[in-house]
Parts: sequence; C-alpha cells; structure tokens
Amino acid sequence: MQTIEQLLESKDIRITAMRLLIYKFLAEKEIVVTLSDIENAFEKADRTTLYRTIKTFEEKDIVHQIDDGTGITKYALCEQGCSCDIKTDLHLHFHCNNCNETICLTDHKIPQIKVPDGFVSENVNLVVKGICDKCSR
Amino acid sequence: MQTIEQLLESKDIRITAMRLLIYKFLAEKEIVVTLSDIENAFEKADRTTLYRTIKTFEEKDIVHQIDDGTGITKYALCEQGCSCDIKTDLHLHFHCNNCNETICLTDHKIPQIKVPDGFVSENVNLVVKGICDKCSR
DNA sequence: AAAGTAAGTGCAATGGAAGTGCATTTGTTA
DNA sequence: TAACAAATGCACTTCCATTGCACTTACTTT
Repeated sequence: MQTIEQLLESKDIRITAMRLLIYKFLAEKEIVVTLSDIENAFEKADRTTLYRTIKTFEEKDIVHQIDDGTGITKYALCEQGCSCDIKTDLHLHFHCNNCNETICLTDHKIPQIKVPDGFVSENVNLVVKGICDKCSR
Repeated sequence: MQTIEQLLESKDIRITAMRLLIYKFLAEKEIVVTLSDIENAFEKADRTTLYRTIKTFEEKDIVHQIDDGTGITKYALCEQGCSCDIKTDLHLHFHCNNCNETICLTDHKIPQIKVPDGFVSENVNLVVKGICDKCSR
C-alpha cells in the first residue's frame, strides 16, 4: 500500500498541502464531484487553485473527468492502475435523477460499440440515468 | 406524409412562422446543432425566441437534447415516432474529434446495459468519439 | 368582425461555470 | 543562501444558459 505522497510523486506531481487535502477529499467520496463541491469543502482556498489542481491531476492521469449530462463537469479519482486513455478500461457512470448524484460503476465496463463503416471509434462516454440504490429503497 | 403544420398541431404546438422555419432548419440537418448554429442561420431573430422555441420543441418531444461532451448543449429532431422517454428507442451519437460535428446514428440502438441491484435504469446517454466517415477518407 | 385572453417574440439583463493574466508566495536545487 | 521554477491567490474576462418585462401576434368567444 503506497502513501498518497508516493502516489503523487510517482506521477510527477509535486506534493503540497493543498494537493494532499484535495486528493484525500476525492478519495473518500464514492460519488463524482463538481468544482463547486470542492470549493465548498475548502472555503479558505481559492477557486483557481482548486481548478488548476484538478487540471493537474487530470493531466497526470490520477483524476478523470465525467460528463454526466448535467452540463457541469465532474471529476473522480481514477482507479488504481487506470489509464484513462485506453478505451477498453472505460467504465460507465450512473446518474440518479432523484438525488442528483453521479457514481462510477467501476465494475461495469462499457461493451464494445459498433460504428458504421468509415467511422473510427476512439473513446466512449456512457451515462445511465435513473434511480440509484439509495433512492430506490 | 403529414405536413409540418400537421405534425406541430398534433403535438399541441401552435404554428408560427418562426417555428416552421426552425423546424425546417433542423429537418434538413443531418448533424446535431447548437443554439448558436441556429442563431447564425436566423440572424434577424432574437436568441431568446430561438432558445424558447427549442425548449418548446423539447417539451413536446419533437426535439431531443444531446450532450456530446463538448460542454455545449446540442439539439436534433427526434425520429418519426420517437418518444424520447422510452429507453429502447434511444440511439447513440458520434462526435468527430476532427471536424467537431456530432451525428445521430439513428440505426445504432444502444445495447441493454446491466446495472447493479437496486439501481433502476431509466435512460442512457451514449456518445462515441473518434473520426467520422468524412474525415477518415 | 370586435374584444378579450393567452401565447409568442424581442430586448435587456443576470447568473454560473470555465478559463486567463499577473503579482505573490512557496518550494527546489545549485 | 541565491536563483529559479512551480504553485497559489486575486481580479477579470468570456461564453452559454436563463429570466423578467414589455410588446406583438394568434386564437377564442360573443
């Protein structure tokens, strides 16, 4: 089990207090978060810093961006060993129409999608909307 | 073959010159359009009108909204007989990373997606990104 | 056909999220 | 410790989505 510090270093990300805090915040969330969520959790920090921290995490492949159809960009930590640019590793996301939360269904890989001749598939975004397990109880 | 007027009436949409024009504009596009696209096509009309027309079409289920991951909301006419809230009728969209256009692949239905116990799937959004047939030639 | 009502349209303004420039602070390295 | 690079904070900008209000157009009822 590697520490967060080791993880960041292995990804060529400088360690700062801010980054450790943001990483921990993301790690303890099972749901996907918006920039505003992070902003609310760290009221002392500036939005720009949070924004750029997330962008850095994204570039270094420890966070991936989720587009769940709400129009607001959301983020989540990648899984261990996830390389977000490899399409076979993509999982799907579930957006609850009731509680409005989005979760990564990391165990549910996206099936192979056939596209017409001439089209080249590079990437797939799949969001299932409905009622999540908490809300359907 | 019903006229546009008949179609709008059957959907409980009042007929106006503007609405007919916008409908025709959408009908002749194979690609999905943004509000700005419509705006550029109708420079005399106000953005708000276009915006609300599209919203009306959406509510009355003759237009569906597409979220192709560009962050900008796009729209397309529903297919004949499409009732956008019925999940089996959903088709997928293809976004070209080269020309930046998004196309409805109406013939390509979305496969049945399994979700974990407790989750209820109501809707699926599937966007494939890559290179379209025009750009890959 | 005229009056009255409901819906559609245009203008102006607002709000929210994403993104940028620059000065300041913090951290790393020689 | 000096010098440099990266990170942070503040202010500002941009872009799209959305709303309020006044005005016009289309439908309904008599």
